[in-house]
Amino acid sequence: MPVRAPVWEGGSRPERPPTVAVVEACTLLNGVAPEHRDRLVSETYLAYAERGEVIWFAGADCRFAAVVGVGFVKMTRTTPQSTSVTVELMGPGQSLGIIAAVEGRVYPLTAIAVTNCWYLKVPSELLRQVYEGSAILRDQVLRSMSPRLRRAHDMMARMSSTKVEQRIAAVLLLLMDSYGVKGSCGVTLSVPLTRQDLAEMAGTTVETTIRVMSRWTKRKLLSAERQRVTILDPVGLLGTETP
Amino acid sequence: MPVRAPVWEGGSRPERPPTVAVVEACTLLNGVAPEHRDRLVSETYLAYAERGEVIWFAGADCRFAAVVGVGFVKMTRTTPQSTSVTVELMGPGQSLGIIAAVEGRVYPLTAIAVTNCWYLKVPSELLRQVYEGSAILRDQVLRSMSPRLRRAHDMMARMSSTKVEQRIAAVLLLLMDSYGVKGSCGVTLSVPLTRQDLAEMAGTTVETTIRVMSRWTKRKLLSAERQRVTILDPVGLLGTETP
DNA sequence: TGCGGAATATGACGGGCGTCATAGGATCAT
DNA sequence: ATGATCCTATGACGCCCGTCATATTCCGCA
Repeated sequence: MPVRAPVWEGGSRPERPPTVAVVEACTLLNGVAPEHRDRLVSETYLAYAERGEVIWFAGADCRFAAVVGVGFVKMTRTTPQSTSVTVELMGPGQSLGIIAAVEGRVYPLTAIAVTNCWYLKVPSELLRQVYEGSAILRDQVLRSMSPRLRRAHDMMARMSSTKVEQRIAAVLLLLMDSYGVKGSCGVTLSVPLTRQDLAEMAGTTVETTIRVMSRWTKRKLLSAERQRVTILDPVGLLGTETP
Repeated sequence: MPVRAPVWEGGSRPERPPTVAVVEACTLLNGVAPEHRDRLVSETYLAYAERGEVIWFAGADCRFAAVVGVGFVKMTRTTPQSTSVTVELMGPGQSLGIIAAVEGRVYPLTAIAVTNCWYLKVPSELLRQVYEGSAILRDQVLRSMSPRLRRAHDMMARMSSTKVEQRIAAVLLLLMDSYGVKGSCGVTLSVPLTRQDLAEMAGTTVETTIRVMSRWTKRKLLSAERQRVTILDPVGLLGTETP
């Protein structure tokens, strides 16, 4: 269970991180040759997004890729029924839009800030040049794809249950794996997600999500306050359907 | 809409294809240097699987990757509730287990023959050697990942609807995109899938799938016989929820 | 301090879908 | 032919969950 960052503090504006730190913290980008790294530091620029702000829309031309410095970004897709679904959640050090930038395509997903956050804008053209010239970067990109695909398949499998309890449990457990911080009792999610956010990932409604989580809280399976969830009994969450 | 193969004929045992043809038809493998191709032809071997036969189990050590020659293979995952869900469907020319073989990991998904089929077994060790030595292959693998990820995200978004009609419609339309063969009226799926298979992809039950599809048949949105589906009105399938 | 909006919480109602049961039709085996 | 088996089909019942409505609490901001 990787601990990515301390649990998110409050809703205030986080401090602006130095560009170099963001590049270095990025698993994809660190490891490229110094010449490339220099360009990635000098020819990119940090941007700030408020919670809820759209970083880019699905279908738009890919002008830049992004690297999350501080905060969290959700990648969503709008279904034909005009409900939006979150398919991925990106935290510090993770990058978005890399494939679209390299392949010169439109963004396949909409990127929205879940928290106030700082992110690095990497112009598509720059990224493409570095990508062509750096076997290491190409290798890193490839290496980063397989776990993403695996997680996607994992979620598909869990989401195909029509029982909402299981879907919400699946979302929480998946988030725990990626963004859980082990505390004195239980694992706390380092991402400040509202019930609405969780509902969007589980493909259900806010009300149901609240109901289910309230039930779990009463049964001591988790403890939840405003935008903060601590999972007390992971196996209990999955096992709620044993008759 | 790519036409991959003629519509599947009957349930008899298909003819054994030559190894060379399978390698050549494989989008991943064709394009590698002649020396590598020679090894891929001489050091691999064809295998046969009956409909329903398990090619490998998720979690097993990856001894070989596979290339589908004739027939179709479904990649499934078993949920904690011991229901299996199909997350991908592989047809002629497509390969499975490549990543697991190259990275030397266990298979993440179970592979099951949906039809009687012939497939090429590529020993992990051989594939790894070719992979290391062939930048072209590495590039192809990378290139093949992004559409898979995109499709997975697409399905996740569509599957997160709790309305079963929409999920089944999503499955059918996705299958149409990948395996549809345009006929005189409508598009026929070249894969012989039972209602059970479709239900497994949509994450629902056989009965509901049958009910929904019967309804659609009556409304002339599709025509379905035993293991053969022809989609007559694609937009109608998605638009069934307009009140 | 007070106000407004967002987030959390809870109830009532109705429809959709899972579950169980039954049955007919198609294909293949002996 | 004739079962055996799989696939398709349809009905009855019950409950989960989406929808609408209404509080209540919490945070930010004037």
